[in-house]
Amino acid sequence: MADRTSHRAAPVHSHPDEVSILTALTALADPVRIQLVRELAGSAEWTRACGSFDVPVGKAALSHHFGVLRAAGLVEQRDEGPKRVNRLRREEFDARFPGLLDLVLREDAC
Amino acid sequence: MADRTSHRAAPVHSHPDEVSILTALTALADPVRIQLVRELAGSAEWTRACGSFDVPVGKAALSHHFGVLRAAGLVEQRDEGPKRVNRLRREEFDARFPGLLDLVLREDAC
DNA sequence: GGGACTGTATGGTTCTCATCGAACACTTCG
DNA sequence: CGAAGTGTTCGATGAGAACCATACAGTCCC
Repeated sequence: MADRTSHRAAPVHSHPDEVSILTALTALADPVRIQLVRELAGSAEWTRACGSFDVPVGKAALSHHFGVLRAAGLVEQRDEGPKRVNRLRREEFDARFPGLLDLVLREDAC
Repeated sequence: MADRTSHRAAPVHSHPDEVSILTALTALADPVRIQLVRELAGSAEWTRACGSFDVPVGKAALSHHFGVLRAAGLVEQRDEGPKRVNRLRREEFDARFPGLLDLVLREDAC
């Protein structure tokens, strides 16, 4: 088999098209994940590593939350050296669930 | 004190305007409540009593789910004789969270 | 009044989910 | 190689949600 640059297991992704509305709503019905999505929306793509978010949880819980966001088709991840950088799947997710992401991003309060 | 026609405690409602996005998403992130909202959307207003829904839970749990929907500003209830009839707050909820209700109602699968 | 019907409240069980600490894997750099 | 940095996995814990069975409170009709 072909050798790759990284020997690390690639993160498992779901495309928004294969995601149910229930999964999408469940993923967004959490204050920590809402904050992650919002911060991600305010940054350029592929610029934020997982550990760079200002959330009041340890890194184990943080890793779990990113797993949920990936499974819901909300976030895409790529390994860049020792870091894992993120990208919000705005267009794809909006095509599948029009307006949902806008709603979460538009709100000020929680 | 003034006597009223009903001696039953009126149900506690929340208007969608006082509801946070987190509360709204949490209320909709449940298969039973999604089904309730969908059935309600397919019926005329004030025609469905709480017990008339085809959901696989007992009436105690059902009462709880309607409480959550009321608190999220999704459902309005009124006493009509021994029954408590429901109405989906489509316009009000849509004004507060544009597109969210449409999304839940548009989907076929869960 | 008495009985049937509808929904709520209470108490208790079960289950899921968010969280943490610790151990582990991989990358980079000295 | 060894140390530092980043993120995942595992096991355990705690909080909250969903659920049921039962008891209770109104309403309607005979």
